[in-house]
Parts: sequence; C-alpha cells; structure tokens
Amino acid sequence: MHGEVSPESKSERAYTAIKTRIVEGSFTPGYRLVLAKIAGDLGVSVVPVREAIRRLEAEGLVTFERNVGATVSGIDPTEYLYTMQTLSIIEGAATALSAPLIDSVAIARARAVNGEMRECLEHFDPVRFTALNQDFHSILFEHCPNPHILDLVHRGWNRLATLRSSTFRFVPARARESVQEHDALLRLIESDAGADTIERAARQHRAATLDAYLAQVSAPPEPVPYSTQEENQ
Amino acid sequence: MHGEVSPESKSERAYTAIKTRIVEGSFTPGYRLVLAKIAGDLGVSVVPVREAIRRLEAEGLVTFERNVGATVSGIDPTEYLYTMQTLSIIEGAATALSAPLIDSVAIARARAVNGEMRECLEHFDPVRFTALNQDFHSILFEHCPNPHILDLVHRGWNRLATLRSSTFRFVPARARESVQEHDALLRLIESDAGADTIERAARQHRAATLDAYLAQVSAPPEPVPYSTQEENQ
DNA sequence: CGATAGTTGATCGTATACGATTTCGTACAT
DNA sequence: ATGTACGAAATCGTATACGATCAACTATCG
Repeated sequence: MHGEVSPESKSERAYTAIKTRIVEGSFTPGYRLVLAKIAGDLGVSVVPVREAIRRLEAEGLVTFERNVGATVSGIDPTEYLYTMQTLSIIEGAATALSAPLIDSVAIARARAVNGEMRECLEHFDPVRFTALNQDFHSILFEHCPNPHILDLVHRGWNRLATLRSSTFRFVPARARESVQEHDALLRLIESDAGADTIERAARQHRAATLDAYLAQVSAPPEPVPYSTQEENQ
Repeated sequence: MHGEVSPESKSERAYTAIKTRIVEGSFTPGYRLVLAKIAGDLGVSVVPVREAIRRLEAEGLVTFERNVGATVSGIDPTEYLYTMQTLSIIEGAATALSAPLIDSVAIARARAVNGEMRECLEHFDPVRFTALNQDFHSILFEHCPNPHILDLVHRGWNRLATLRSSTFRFVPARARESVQEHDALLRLIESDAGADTIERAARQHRAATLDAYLAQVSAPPEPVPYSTQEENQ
C-alpha cells in the first residue's frame, strides 16, 4: 500500500484544511496561525502551508503581517458591517440573475428549508437557524450563471462564517421577520417578477438583518474589551 | 552599509512585479508564467514567486494548473462578459455609495477628464480613451466608504486591463455615447439624486458598453444571453 | 521603584536540493 | 505514412537548512 495517486497537492490540502477549520469555527477570529505548527499537524512542510495562507489572505479570511505571521481575520465589528453590506449587493444581484433559472423543484426545496426554519423558531437555536438560512439562500443564488458573482457570494458567506456571530443570536427578533421575507421572496420568484424587483427584495432582506444587528449593538451598555471606536451612523 | 532595510519582502516584490506586467500588458493573456524564469529575472528564488502567484491566482489574474503551471488568465471572451457584468453591479454600488461624499472639486476634476475624453473623440485613440475612462470613474467611486466594495471594483478593473481589449477599439461608436452619459451621471451626483438612481445610472452605463460590445462581436442579431433587459417591474 | 539596554527564544523569509510529473520529440513497428 | 512506445528535457512540488526579524524577558542603572 504505497503511492496512492493523490489527486490534490499538499498545498491544496493545507488550503482546504485551514479554510475548513476557520469556517467551522475551530479557528476563531484572532487565532494565531503558526506555520510550523500547522505544517506539523498536517504532516507536511511549511512551504505548502505558506502558499495556502497566501491564498486565504487574498480571499480575506486571514490577515498577514510581515515577519509576524497570520491570524484569522474578522475580529473587527466594522468588518462585519462591510461584509454584510457587500454581500447584500452581491447576493441580491446573484439571486436576481439566478431567479429565471430556478425550477419548481428548487422552489419546493427552498420552501421546505424555510419550513424547518419556522419550526426552529419555537425552541430557538441560533446556530441551526443560521445554517438553515445559508441553505435557503444557497438554493436561490446557486443557479447564478455568472461564476464571478457566484464566487463573490461564496466568499462573502465564508467571511460571515468566520465572524461566527450567528447573527441571529444577537437579534432573535429578526429571525421571525426573516422567515416571512423568505416566503415573500419565493413568491416573487415564482411569479417571475422582474429581475429588478427580486434584486431589490433580496438586497433589502439582508440589509434589514444588518440594520437590526446595528440597532442592537448600539443600544446595550456592555462595551467590548477590544477596540470599540469608529462607525457613527 | 548593507542593503537599505527593505520594507517589503521579496514575495511582495514578486507579487507587484508580476501584477504590474500583467496589467500593463507586457504579460498578455495566455502568457506562460514559468517559476524559475520569473525568479531569475527578479533575482530571487522560486519560493517567493510561488507565493506571489498563489495570491494572483486567488485574485483571478492568473490561472493555475497542478504540475503544469500558471498562465495569465483572460483569454476567454466569456470571461470578459462575466467581468463586465460583475463590474457593472459592483461599480454601480460603489459609485452610489461614494456619491454623497464627492465634493465640487472632485466633480470639476471629473468634468475636466471627461472634457479630455471628448477631445479625444476627434483623432480617436482607443487606448488613451480607455485610460481616461478609468480616471473618470476612479474619481467617482474612489470615495466609497466600504473598503471591500472598493477592493472588488479595483479587482474588476484589473481584470479588464488584462484583457487589454481597450473595448472602445471594438465599439468606437459607443465612445461618443459614453461621454454623454458621463455628463448625465455627473449631473445626477451634483443634484444629490437618490442613491438608487445613481446606482442604476452607473450600472446601466457600463452594461450599455457591454451590450454594444456583444452586439458587435455577434453579427447575427440574436437575443443576447446576459444583457441588461431587466427594466420591468 | 521605574525605565532602558541587552539577551534569548520563537517564528518568519528565502535559498537550495532533489524527487515527481508532465510534455514533447524520436524511433520503431505496423 | 501513421500510430504507439519509449526516453529526455523542462518544469513543478516539497523538504530541509539557515539567516533574519520580532517579542518577551531579565538585568542593570538612575
């Protein structure tokens, strides 16, 4: 048992391994990515790991500083804001472009997922709800014919995943509205509403979640021990 | 005595060097990026070059294939289409977000640039016109407060630069319309039109260039797959 | 007691070396 | 003449080695 043809390079494996741990949350924001450590864990040398980290850097999942090292990015609360805003635009467009290509089967699946979300509202589990939320939206934008846009949407979701906020943990009230808006969105798509209408609705849907979050964090008295300056609006 | 403290790593230098040559066009699409060659030219080893290429790969400027190598991407004409469509969305949003922050000085500068473009129409030089076009739009979106979006706009422009088509070489007729639309866009911004209006105008402006290009390259007047007919609602 | 210079350890940056894979040309057989 | 098999050259992938840099700690001086 030797020489199994490995279809993916070690660099690739390092990339997916690190990315997975970041997205799944075992590498939390701020986590220090030490090259030798990771290389050791994966049983490879540092060179492939370096390449992997360069890619992750270009994607914005990790922050890199010369002669210091890489850390999982996403601590900054303004980062969340920027990411959500960007995603509202990109995902809105992706959903609109995708809409004409969504068949009734996909609609039914989306509706089923949204049903689960509705059930989930009872004994509320923010993490599960967020996961379902991603499933739901994936169904809607995954048919987007423009691969660039689709890629940007995925990157946006990954970024959000690193922030691990589960958003809805902070604004549980928003969850209920969210489910309703999902239904409305599905109806729009089903009725072949104009791309413009769908785009606006999808963007608005996400923007509303962001607004709810912002309203929430600006009210409570407990300031975060890190940096809490900036962003007045 | 020893070399001046170099604030940037060789990896960094390799990155900017390669990127510059791609954007400036001395590395044309399809160009084969041989690691050892580049390393030799830059007087470094292959390791930093590999890292640089990984980053460029993640940005989409180069395409990478395992055990084969990297090539400057952008040969595919559909790539142009996808990039333009994506950019129309991103740049539209960036311009709209930027608009409220554009002061009269910037407006004046933009108007001056557009004046040069108008002059340029006489003895038409597509390359110069395209460069001015970038200057013009840069003034409009550069104030965008969301760094992610701004970054995406830059990446989009870079991608376009690699395709080096100068677009207007293919559709010179579009140049004249373009200048007029620029004026209209400036008027909208000056009059504090709604973000929505500005976004729509900016997006439409770029989409129209894309449509003109598509109409040009496909002689048979087929309904174009990804054009911008989405004004119904 | 506080501040600053020196020292040590951890970690990064890059070069070099060598095995692995692909590509392409050439010779041979049909 | 065409197709296949073999082999050599080019290029990539990864490991290892070592110098460079940064951060933390300690010791010494005021």
